[in-house]
Amino acid sequence: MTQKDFDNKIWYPVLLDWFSVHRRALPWRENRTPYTVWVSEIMLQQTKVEAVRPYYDSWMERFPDIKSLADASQDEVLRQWQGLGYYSRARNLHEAVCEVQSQYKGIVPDNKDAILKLKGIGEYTAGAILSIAYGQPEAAVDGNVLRIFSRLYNIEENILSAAVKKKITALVQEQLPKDAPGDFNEALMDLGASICIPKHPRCQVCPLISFCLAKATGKEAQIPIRTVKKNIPIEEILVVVIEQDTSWLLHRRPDTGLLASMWEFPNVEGEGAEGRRKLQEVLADIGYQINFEDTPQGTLRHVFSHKIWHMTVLKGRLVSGNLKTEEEWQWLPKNRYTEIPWAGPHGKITAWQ
DNA sequence: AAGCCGGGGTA
DNA sequence: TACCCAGGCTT
Repeated sequence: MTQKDFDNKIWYPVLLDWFSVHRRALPWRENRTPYTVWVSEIMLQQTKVEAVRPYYDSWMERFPDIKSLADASQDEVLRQWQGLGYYSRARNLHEAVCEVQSQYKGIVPDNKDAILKLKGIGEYTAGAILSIAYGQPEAAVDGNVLRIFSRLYNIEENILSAAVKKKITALVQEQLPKDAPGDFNEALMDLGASICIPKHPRCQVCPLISFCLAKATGKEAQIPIRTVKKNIPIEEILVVVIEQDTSWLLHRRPDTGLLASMWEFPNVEGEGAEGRRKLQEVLADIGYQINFEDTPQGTLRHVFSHKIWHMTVLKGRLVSGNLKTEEEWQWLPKNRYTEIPWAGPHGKITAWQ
């Protein structure tokens, strides 16, 4: 570290030195391949390391390589992802892996244009795979990087705006060492996870404290700046559990939108007598007449990032009818409930039965 | 640019 | 309760 480097605000060697000592030992940092980097990066989107760990291990046991994942069914892929959230990640990963298997002979593309065309891979993930798996000098600007750079350079603007992200990407490119881009990007993630954390940054132990403009001006607690979010709506959901010959009547959600393609008990948005009527209509449409037990089995509150479900669970009885042939409706033997991907809180209802 | 899309840890 | 997390897709 020369005086000239300091003057030019070159700090990456300090960060790399810190990383060489404090590097976290993580499952996806062993046996690195483009595939393992890819899977881990998708799982880690908006998700904490500790939440990913068990999913990553179990995923790699079941789908150790591109071919095994390409050969799997959508239900099995979603089942492996069940509980991790943001299920389009799993669907897109599966689709993209099939694409790599069929169009690229099972080899993950090593150029940005091609890799960006794959489903579920955006600017961040493309940069992460190219830098970590292929050693290419690409930035990987995620939430950690936005937070760290907004503090280092005292950027008092909304870090979620496209303009700030572009500005910070340029600053990253300026700093990124061409001979160790993967280490640099990973070092930023580790720094962001352990030291330059959102609420009370641990500046006393930060290797970059002497380079940090926010710390120098006492603004480290005010930065980064994010736009406030709106209040989230509450939806009343009426659910009915119908059991016949030790099987449950289940519905598969549409293949887009919330909890796409996952299985749930029959339900409608609504409550009370009107909700019960709507529920009967839905089931009449597929050929069943039902009625309900008077007392609800229980209630359940489930919080998503953008809405809340307040669920009331009823027990229903089949009065008459035959199931029309509908792909979205199936009778599932109760003892096979672990074989399907459950839609969020509906999986919890199985434990009540 | 803004909304949609999960679930869990944390203060 | 509110915030935030190794973001991407759709409108």
